[in-house]
Amino acid sequence: MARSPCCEKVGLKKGPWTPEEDQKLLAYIEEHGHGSWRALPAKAGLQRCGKSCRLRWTNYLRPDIKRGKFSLQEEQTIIQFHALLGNRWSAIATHLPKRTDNEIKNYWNTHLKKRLTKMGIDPVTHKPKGDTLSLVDGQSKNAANLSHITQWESARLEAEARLVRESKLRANSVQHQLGTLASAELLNKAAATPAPPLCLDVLKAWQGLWSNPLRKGGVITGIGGDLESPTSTLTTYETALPIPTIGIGENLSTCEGGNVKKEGEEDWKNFENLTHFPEYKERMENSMTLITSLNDMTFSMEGHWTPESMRTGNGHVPVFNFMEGFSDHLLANSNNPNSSDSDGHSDNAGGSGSHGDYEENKNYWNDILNLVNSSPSDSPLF
DNA sequence: AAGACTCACAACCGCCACTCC
DNA sequence: CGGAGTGGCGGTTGTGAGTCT
Repeated sequence: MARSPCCEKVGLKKGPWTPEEDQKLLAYIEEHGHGSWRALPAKAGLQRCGKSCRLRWTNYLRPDIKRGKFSLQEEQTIIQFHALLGNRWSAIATHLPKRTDNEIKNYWNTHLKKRLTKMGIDPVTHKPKGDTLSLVDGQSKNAANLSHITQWESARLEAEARLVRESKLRANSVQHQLGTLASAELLNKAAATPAPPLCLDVLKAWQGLWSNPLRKGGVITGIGGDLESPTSTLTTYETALPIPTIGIGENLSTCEGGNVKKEGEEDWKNFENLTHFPEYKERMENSMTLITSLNDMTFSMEGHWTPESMRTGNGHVPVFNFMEGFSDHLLANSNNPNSSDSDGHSDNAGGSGSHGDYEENKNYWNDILNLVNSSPSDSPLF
């Protein structure tokens, strides 16, 4: 479709804004509101296109934006939400009060991306570099699209909804299975056996959905299911997800600058607040228990999650593998500003990830869940 | 001291989705 | 229903400041 440009290109000023222009724009918007951005420049006496005015306002002049150095917590929030959302800067920005998407994007590109790279972590996949996957067919980027945490997040959400729907039918069953899964012995058995062990209906749902978040309804087939290649887009799942709008965050603490707890166990207490939806709460507890169990199983199950299975999306998705190393590095570095690139050097530069600090892995996992759960209910995430 | 280089950030561009007519 | 207008988003570029040689 042929489109007219948003504004006449001829005669319009480009480049950096002058204080005078800022003042004009500010004064006009304060008095009249921005109204139509297209019409604004003429009314405000600016030789700029409306788009430029809008950008200047939203990224710089708006009174409710914070400027200056990002705090450590903000950095952590960005990294963790980037792991969840990818380059969806506007969505990430909603979790960082007073920060603009442009600012976050710039900060990511100029600071955080480099820092992760130095730490030996692929900033695209959030996986340790040198990961087997990265070495196969040079498809790490494609794999990133396939396996991005976006899918993980959508899977989480859809699994939650599914859990609610199924709760009445399967409450007893799940309760029994959870008890079974809690057994370390069976966990080991599960790890040693490719065939789905006990209680894997939810587990499979998790894995399968994570691999194919766009599947709507129906029974989760999990391993071996018909998994298309999801192409890393939240736009799609946002509209497809049958998530009840109960807004977990409404009853939980707000993000508050990305405050991240480090005590994993405490995170479960948040679900105590879901008093209006006891079944939902119960299911969330169950699923979270499973997640923790899965997390613990990560290393022993690695052998079954091959790069091939990753690419083909056959259900064996190393959901937790990517956390390995990343969480360790991230937490170690984020808790130690001196090791960040603020001094230009990372102590962990070039590392390929530590080998199995379960607790930190769990903490990282909880951090992300905590962030998600504490997100505003009107977040575009949901 | 000056040119080359790097870095950080503001701003631009093109595309897309939504809304209105 | 389809086209036009508009705003929003993410990728990319431009530019100025700082650092290095």
